[in-house]
Amino acid sequence: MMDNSVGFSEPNPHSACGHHVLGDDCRFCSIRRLSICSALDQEELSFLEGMSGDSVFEEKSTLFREEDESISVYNVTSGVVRLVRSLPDGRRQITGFALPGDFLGLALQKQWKFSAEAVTDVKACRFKRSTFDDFSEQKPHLMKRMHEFATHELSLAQDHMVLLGRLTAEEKIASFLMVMKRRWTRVEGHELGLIRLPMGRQDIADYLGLTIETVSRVINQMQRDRRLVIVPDGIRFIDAAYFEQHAIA
Amino acid sequence: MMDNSVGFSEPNPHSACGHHVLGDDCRFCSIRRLSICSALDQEELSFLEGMSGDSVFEEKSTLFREEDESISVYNVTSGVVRLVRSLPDGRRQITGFALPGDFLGLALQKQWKFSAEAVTDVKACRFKRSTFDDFSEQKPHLMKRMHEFATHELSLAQDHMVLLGRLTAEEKIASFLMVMKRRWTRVEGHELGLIRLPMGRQDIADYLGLTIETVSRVINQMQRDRRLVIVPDGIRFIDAAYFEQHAIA
DNA sequence: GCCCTCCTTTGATTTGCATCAATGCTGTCG
DNA sequence: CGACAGCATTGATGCAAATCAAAGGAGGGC
Repeated sequence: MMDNSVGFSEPNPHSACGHHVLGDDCRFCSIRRLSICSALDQEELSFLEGMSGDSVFEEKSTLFREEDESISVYNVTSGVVRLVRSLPDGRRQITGFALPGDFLGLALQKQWKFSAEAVTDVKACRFKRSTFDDFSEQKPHLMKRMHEFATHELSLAQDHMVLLGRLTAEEKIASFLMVMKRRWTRVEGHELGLIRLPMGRQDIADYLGLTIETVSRVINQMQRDRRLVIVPDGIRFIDAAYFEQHAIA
Repeated sequence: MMDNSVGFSEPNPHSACGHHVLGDDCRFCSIRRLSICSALDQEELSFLEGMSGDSVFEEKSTLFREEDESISVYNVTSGVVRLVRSLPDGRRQITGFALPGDFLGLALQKQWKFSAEAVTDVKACRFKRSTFDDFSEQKPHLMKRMHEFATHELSLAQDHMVLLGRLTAEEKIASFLMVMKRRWTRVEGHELGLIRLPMGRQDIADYLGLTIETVSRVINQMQRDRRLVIVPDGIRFIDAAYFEQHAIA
């Protein structure tokens, strides 16, 4: 719908990295097509832009904590965020990684139910929750879009439950790599030879319900078996068919 | 808001079990307060009632399969439904149990993403998806209510991920029992000494990412340790403090 | 009542992943 | 450059839960 000319990955007039600098001009937002904003027309976009501001979070910083009140909601525009649930004794489960285009704040509640931590430097479009809620209350198609996002998340959550409850370590890793490949391809707009893994091994472990040692062992075994090569910032598939076969969902 | 006099659990004129017989009269629906319908006013309720029909599914029957088109959506009014994701090789993960008041069909998509199977005899209020979608499209507060349900589900899904990824067998069982206690109390409107477990051990295992043997062993060990007693159709806590302490989330 | 089926329990054994324990690698800062 | 910090890798060992294997109920049909 409407202006679809935003798919460029060349640098645009507004930023050096090829991604939009927010609070700036939604028309040049390279991840708009992926985001909740794609439900909006030009006028609504302008209005929303007026009430947005941009946030920058540096690597390892915290966007918000589980126990915090959710004063703002965010649209990630660049970088990667890990969504974390922690137990009192320090065990943690990463419930997801937010990539550009992902929205944080779907729940219409005052309190966050998870922490969000910047895995890399992160840019996000920020809205005051109360203003955003009022706006979505008046825009049924925005509410619908948020609902679609929520039910999509729910379906992903169910995939993840299958992974956590029923897959072996090898299947977990293979599935994770396939998912990351698919997601990056969608975000970048085209397939890269490389599968970016900006998160550390410990994060992968906490996402898959494994230990760091097991993640390391399995990935390195896959390399020894010539299924993939480990490269800086990620991995590269050698035997794509192997992953197609072992990844579930 | 509006009529809140529906909280009775005494038999009502419409059914012997104290639960509403559907397609009948929403005004007497004992689970309305728990369901999506609580967002509706009298007029909307009447309209919705006109487009609803009631379904009865007997124990072990299938409401719908993962691969089916979702022609109808359901509001469970009595009984328990298991929501299942299956792998090609037969492994399964139960992603949730639907109890009275729970809605099946939040996703605005044509295809189910999971199977639904009656654990007990089940009654449900059925709506034609297309009609229901049209209606919710025109009723922003119904859409909002569905969105609230979806984000609540999402939060429960995250709880479940922590459970599957990071808890021990003992913690999983303790958490499961606490959750069932809470949920039944909400549905029944008052606390029962008994915690109903209408699902079999295999279902509990597939919900918790364990084997049937482990579920059996842990529960029986808890009985030997005088934490609970196993009774027909469920269990009864002896040492409630133990469960408060070991259940997570 | 008795058999048959289905589900649950219990026991013996195995195993996949965790844990414990170094060692290696990379980047950075004095 | 060398030391240190912060991951990642690798190896040795342990253990929780899976698997394999029977044996118990409980309910239903004849």
